Amino acid sequence: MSIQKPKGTQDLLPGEIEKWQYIENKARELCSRFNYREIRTPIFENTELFQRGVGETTDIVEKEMYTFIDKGDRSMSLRPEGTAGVVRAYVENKLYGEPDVSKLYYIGPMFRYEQPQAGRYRQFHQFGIEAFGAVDPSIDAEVIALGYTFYKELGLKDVTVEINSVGNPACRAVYREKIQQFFAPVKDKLCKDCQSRYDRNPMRILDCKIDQKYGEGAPTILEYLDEECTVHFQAVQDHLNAMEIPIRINPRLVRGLDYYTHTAFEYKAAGIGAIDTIGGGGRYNGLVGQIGGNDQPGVGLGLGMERILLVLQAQGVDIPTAPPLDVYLIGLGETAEREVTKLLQQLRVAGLKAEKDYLGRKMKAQMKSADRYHASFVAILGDDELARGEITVKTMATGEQQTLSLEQFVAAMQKQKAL
RNA sequence: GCGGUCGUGGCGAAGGGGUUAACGCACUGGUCUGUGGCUCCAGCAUUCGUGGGUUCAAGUCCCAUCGAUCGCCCCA
Repeated sequence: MSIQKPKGTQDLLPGEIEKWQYIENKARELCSRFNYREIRTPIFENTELFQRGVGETTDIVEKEMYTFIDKGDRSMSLRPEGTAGVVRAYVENKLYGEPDVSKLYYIGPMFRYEQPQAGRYRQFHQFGIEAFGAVDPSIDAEVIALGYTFYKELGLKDVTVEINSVGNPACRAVYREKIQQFFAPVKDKLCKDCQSRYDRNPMRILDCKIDQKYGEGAPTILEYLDEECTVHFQAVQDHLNAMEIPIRINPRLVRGLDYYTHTAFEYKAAGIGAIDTIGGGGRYNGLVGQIGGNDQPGVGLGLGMERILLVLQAQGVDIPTAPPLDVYLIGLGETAEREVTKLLQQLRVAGLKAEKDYLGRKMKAQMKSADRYHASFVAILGDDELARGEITVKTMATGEQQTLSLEQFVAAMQKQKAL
């Protein structure tokens, strides 16, 4: 073997790429309806952006970043998620100066240095949205609704929306202490991951599969939300109910990024082996300020493209594929060959999908090729037809043939396609 | 970072130490000197991920390495 693609990356080939294009088109079209506009930011940023934005103690920053020193001796990192870069661009371009809420979306590759498995790659793709400038719970609900609608319109079945409130820094601090108190008596019985979580992010212990038993009866964050947080969380639910988005409250839902406040949510679906999260997001009210902007609230989500594809496949959902060829042109003889080139161009300019042979193959082989392309028509032009100013057109589905004059040919094909 | 399984032609897949590497699909050509989807015939891997070792002999055993895949941690 010579050079192989980097571990955990994939080549998206014709046949597969059509599915991506379909999903991307759906995302763009949906965002347009929800009035979100596209933003494209660099796929690498100063490492510090992610350290500050995503959080120093997150797994992402601690062990999953593709970090390198560039020739100017700067530490750069491939983006491990989309929000930090969009926040940076929002601040740097002073979009907060606009009168309306900034509603943005992105589609693109993200990079995390992890061991690949079903639904997990080192280069993966996310479709995400971010809304800056509003604290109103209706926009939390809108973001959640957009993701849900996206899955639904793609044909995904049985998508669950789990939501929680992770509070604000004040009530979370209180809760954090309560959780530590709760686990203190069993601290040395916890698994080693949880022992370190105990100090760093005790809420995660509740998520641990090994230590489920110790988590029973643990206090939930919802019991410690202050007035503001409770009201906000309730309002988000009310809006979602009004929109008829089915939700499940999961008081143990904790996300892997540090920046969330208030609303946190995940979309789940079966079909990717051990992984069930297909997207997630939340509100991040302190983040813009942390990145250095004048502080503006934000909410957003990120959906994994690969995971959508995997679930679609597991559920046997069909994705529309590219239309077949309209016309396959066969030229026999040198003079006819040149006429074919000319007609091919005319057909294409006229809006038809047309193809010819480039390998000097015999008629029979060309017919087979036309068949493989599922061509609607095969047009045959030999020197004798050419001499008469005619062309033979075969309807592949029925096998019928007719003779057309060369002048009418392109127009006739165009008319057929319109049917 | 750790653990399980796997790595043979364009694809799927036999072969588990003994020397021409099955078979199926696809493809190419012929049967049909200008007509597809059917039939029949022929062709299509100096080579079994890579490197090293054991042996008279290695896809076949051993080690390493790379990759795939599944799982753990965590997430998209």
